[in-house]
Amino acid sequence: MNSSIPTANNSPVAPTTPGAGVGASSLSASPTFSPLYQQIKALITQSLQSGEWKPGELIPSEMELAGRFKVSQGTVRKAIDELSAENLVVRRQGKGTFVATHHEARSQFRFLRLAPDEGVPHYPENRIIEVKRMRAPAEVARLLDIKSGDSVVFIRRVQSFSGVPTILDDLWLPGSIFKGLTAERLNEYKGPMYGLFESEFGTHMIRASEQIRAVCADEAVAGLLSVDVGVPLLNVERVSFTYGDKPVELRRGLYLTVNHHYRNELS
Amino acid sequence: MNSSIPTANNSPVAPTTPGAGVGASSLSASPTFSPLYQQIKALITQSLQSGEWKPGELIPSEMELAGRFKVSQGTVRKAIDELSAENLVVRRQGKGTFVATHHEARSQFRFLRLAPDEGVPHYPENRIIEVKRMRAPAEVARLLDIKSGDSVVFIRRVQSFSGVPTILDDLWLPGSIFKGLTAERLNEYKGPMYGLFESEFGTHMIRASEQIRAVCADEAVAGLLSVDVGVPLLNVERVSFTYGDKPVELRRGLYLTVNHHYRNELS
DNA sequence: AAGTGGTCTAGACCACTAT
DNA sequence: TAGTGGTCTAGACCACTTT
Repeated sequence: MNSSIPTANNSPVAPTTPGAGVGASSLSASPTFSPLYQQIKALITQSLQSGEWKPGELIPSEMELAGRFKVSQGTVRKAIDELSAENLVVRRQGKGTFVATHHEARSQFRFLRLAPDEGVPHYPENRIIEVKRMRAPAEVARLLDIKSGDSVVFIRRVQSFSGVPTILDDLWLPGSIFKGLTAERLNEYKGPMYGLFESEFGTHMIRASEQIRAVCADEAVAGLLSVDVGVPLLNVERVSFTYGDKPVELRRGLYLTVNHHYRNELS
Repeated sequence: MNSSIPTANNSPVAPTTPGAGVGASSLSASPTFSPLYQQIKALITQSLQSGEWKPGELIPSEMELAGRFKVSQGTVRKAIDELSAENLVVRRQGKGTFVATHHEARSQFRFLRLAPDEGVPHYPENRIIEVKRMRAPAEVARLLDIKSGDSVVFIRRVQSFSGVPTILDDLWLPGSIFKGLTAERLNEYKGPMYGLFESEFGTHMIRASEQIRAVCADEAVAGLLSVDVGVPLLNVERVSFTYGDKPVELRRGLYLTVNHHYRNELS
């Protein structure tokens, strides 16, 4: 017995580790090494990516995965520990491990960092301003890792807290992924857009990268947010990624930070 | 043998767990439970807080701690794993585990999130504008969890990238902790202030909470940053905490985001 | 009662660092 | 060569959830 990982049908997976633990012996001298649990993690991630287990669903138990991969439960546990830390899965004692989803109160504020200066955060109301297809400008294409001129879906919306317009969002989505996206479907849907993207288009965002600047409202923006021209706004440019670090959303938000603030915990 | 944790001199620690594992038996039915490794983690944190092991120093090996606390190495490992994830300690294979410090290139940008739009991040030059003692205004006192009117050290400085003024920082520090802090010592010191706070005042920041808004430069600010009045700036209000979630720094930074941006990873 | 994740132990070998 | 953290295993019991 060595420490390579047989898949479900027992074909070995490269690269193998140099072997460790009671029952493991060094057989291979692969050019690259990685711990067993990292290989297991990669395999589980592949199953998540391929859609074998969909968001919200229960994945096989640790014991079952251990048997499938021919490793100990502890090794599977460590792999799942990391996936859980990365918010790809959620563990529930006594029930099992579930694929993370945006359809939960838990994850409503994972990507929306704007909080009221006083009171409890709540989710804003949406108003869709515009939905159209267009050819990707060079900058948009670069950030979405597609070709300049490729089809993209452009969405503009305003979000309000208690009737006060606070967020102006411009979104660009790869047209190849979001084919049937219309203003109607967006208007029907309640809650975070990521929930819609997940259930209707099978695209699950797992992480995002933001760049924040301070800007002043121009005339167009001022009109949409019902503020004066020149009012300072937070400019939040976000690129969201799905499995495999593939960018699938570019979003530019303009946040009115009079009664709200962007919160961030540094640790 | 039960699963309570004897300290170094063998006095038991409350609360104990209900017991788990091979050699453990249930003896106590404490009103509150916590896993052994959490208790170990708390004990290690206490040693960090008390200064038994100072920033940059080597802490005892896992084996030694396991012996001291009368638990297995794996339990100590799990405790240290969490402390490592929280950036309280740093593990180095083959060498040991060290108390985290701000005196490393690694942690230079942990709290400074402003990055250049192009090129590699580098640390800015400091210019101290003002250092004085004053009585804490109500708002400052509230955020620092001290009494209104208590002595605080006020610092104003400008940070520049390649000679371009970019950050105007106002800091308020509890006077009781930062007694001998003068403009001279601040000017002598190179690198992040947190390094000075750590080595000169024994105060190690372990986490921080930020609130970000967009504002416009007023006359005073515009002069200090060499920009026009009305230029939009990022207003970053940060409260930094040391062990025990005790706030020990209030900082309001005004960031010029023309050639730089505040970066944030959401996951 | 059965199954799941959560904790704990004991022991082995590996990779890395210092002496 | 010795000591450290890193990985892996095997097995036990606990807490929680469902049948």
